[in-house]
Amino acid sequence: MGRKRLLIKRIDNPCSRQIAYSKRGKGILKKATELSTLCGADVGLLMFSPTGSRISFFVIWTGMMISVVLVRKPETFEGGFDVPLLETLERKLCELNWKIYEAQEKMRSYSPDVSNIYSIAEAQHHQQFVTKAIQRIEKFKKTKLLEKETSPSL
Amino acid sequence: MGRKRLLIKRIDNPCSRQIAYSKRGKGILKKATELSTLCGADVGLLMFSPTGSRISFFVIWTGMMISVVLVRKPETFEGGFDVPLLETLERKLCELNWKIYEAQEKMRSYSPDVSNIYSIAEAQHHQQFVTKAIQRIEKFKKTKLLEKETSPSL
DNA sequence: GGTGCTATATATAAGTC
DNA sequence: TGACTTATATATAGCAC
Repeated sequence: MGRKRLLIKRIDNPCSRQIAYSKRGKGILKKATELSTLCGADVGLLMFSPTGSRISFFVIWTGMMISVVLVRKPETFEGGFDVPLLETLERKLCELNWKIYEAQEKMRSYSPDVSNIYSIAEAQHHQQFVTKAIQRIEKFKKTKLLEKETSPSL
Repeated sequence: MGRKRLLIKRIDNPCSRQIAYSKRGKGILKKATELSTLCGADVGLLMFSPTGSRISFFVIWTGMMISVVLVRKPETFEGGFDVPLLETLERKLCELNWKIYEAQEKMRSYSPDVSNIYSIAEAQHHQQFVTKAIQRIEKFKKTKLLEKETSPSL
């Protein structure tokens, strides 16, 4: 999508590669957010920069996933909510997530050293967290679906 | 990016919403894969369908971080064998990914802690296979494009 | 649910500052 | 790095199967 057609293979020039990462990363982040908003889908996105020299770690957790991963209070959802309340909550959390993201962007310019936090070991930790989050979400959705089936008005 | 400009807010019509999810989901998956290939970045992507039923999520872990797991219904890709080679390759790829997913599901029932399922070594093995398959497909696509360009009738 | 088409909206490569 | 520009490549909305 640029002046020239780009073949999908590793970009040799490190400089160009970093630029491409920066641009495309933002693009994907935007699209993930759009998907979430448009379709009400839970979307999680992790991107680790190839250099690892900067923070390079974006997270966008939307819908219930924010609750699970960012807010880190999955217990809250296990009791079940009425749908309107849940949706309101989700919207609020979405807005909150953007503010967190914006704050992270600001922090980035002030402390370049934070990059070391996100090592591969950290990634594994996050992966475990994600896996568990998936289980909780699936469980919750199943519960919600059962409620819908048994309710005559829905 | 379509016939009409779409405002970024929840799509009211459930049918249109599902279609948008399907189309955009694929788009993001593609872009995430491209980012990983182009920049050598580790990318993780989770998408939960708004309906919460069936397919409901794709996971793509790339690079050295985790692995690539595509979750799809294999039935979707069943069809005649008179399709072009490209589609055949892609279908095979999807079937394989489904098998990986099923294997993981089986393991899940034996292991109480799901996080143990994804050993890095195992993940890398799958990731290499899928990456190579994708490369083959990309190469084939390129060849097909070149054929089109050099052929005056197309 | 999926495919394919076409017109159009978006994303982005390359360049410049 | 980031911001902006421009030309071009891609993604996708709406439609028909």
